[in-house]
Amino acid sequence: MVYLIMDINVKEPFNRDRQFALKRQAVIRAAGLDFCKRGYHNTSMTDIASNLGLTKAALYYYVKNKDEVLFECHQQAYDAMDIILQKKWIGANGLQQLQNLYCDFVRMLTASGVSLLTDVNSLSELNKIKVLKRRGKIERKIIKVVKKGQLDGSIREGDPRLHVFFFMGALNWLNAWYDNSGHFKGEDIAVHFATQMRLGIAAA
Amino acid sequence: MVYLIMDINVKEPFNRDRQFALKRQAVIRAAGLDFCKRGYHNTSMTDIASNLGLTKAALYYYVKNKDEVLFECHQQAYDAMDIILQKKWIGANGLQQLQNLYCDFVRMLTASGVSLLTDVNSLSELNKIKVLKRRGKIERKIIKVVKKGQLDGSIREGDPRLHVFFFMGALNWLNAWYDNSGHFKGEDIAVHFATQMRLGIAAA
DNA sequence: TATAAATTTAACCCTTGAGTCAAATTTATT
DNA sequence: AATAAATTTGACTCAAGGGTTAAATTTATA
Repeated sequence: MVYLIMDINVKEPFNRDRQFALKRQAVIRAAGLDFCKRGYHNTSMTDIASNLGLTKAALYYYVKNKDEVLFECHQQAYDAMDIILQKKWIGANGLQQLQNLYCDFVRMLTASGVSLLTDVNSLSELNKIKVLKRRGKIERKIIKVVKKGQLDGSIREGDPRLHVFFFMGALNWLNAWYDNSGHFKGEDIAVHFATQMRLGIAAA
Repeated sequence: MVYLIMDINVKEPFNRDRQFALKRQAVIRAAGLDFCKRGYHNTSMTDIASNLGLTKAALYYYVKNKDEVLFECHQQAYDAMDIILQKKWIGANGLQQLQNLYCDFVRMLTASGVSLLTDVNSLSELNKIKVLKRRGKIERKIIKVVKKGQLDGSIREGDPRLHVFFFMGALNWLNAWYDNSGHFKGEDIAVHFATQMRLGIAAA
């Protein structure tokens, strides 16, 4: 019994395939929120369906199996992160770039309905490998920014990976406790976290 | 096929009950590591048993059911955290106290075989409530230290809860990636994380 | 060596939940 | 109104895994 978050542009001419794809994405996003709240294995396909006001059979009209759903949830999150990572903050040093990045990450996670899931081990072997590969890529990009900051003097010394593991942990944990109807506003968290992240690694 | 981590004091006279309790604790700790690595639902009781070189039947000689195992894992972690929280760092301001605390948390998690599990939703309703209550208590103690630091001027302003959520996220995430046979030494992580945590909230 | 504890063996039951399916029905598009 | 897509109904199969049990066997303690 939850509304579908669907980006429909009413002005476009009807396109069945596109319509299908959009609903599919919305379904997966909703499933992701369920996984976040109760965990992958504590959420049955029937749960997901009925949270969408659908039947299990209808759900399977959009997805192949549960593994695919979890996999696509990860993909959605990484798609969103990749978009943020492609942004150019021209003239910004490593530290500023990282702060903007991180702030956008939090904004995205609190606003978009996209969830950054941690249950990689529940994926099939194949999808697990793909997801870990992609996560690794993103991690490396972030580490690169840290290294850049260390070169331009905006970020203090120390193992860049540990720098990153630390504040990415905070990000992963966010999904576990954040509640969009709760006390904290997404934007406030974004600003707070980005600041705390920055101060943790800024050069003296 | 993993060795049991058991604190046996050979000099004490034999005490069956104590011996039993010790092995039980060791069994639970081992299960916790399994849960950490593969996740609660991806680890069967048979898995846990065979990782200990035992049979499922033998495992059930020590524990009532799987839910109890998960519950006790949480208890172990919180026991360890409570001990650290009781330490008195006399003369230390809020910030220093917090840094010591946090450093000890990381040391504990990397060295003791105790795991800080996140899969609270897989607990039975009753145990879930207990665990959340206890986690809340610990969180509040930490928040108190932050507030103290804000009063004595060692910690910068900002919502104490958000301060804490941030660096506690890093802690929770630690268990997901830390590998004691891996590249990073526990003590190094502890020092690094404690520093990054401190700088993130220290007063200017 | 006697005794109790620890563990194995090898079944077994039972529930949950993923996944399927076909036929009927509703909803939207043209 | 005709047509195809979306969804329901309600049943079903199947595998995984939690949990149990009783009898036999091994291991340690005294």
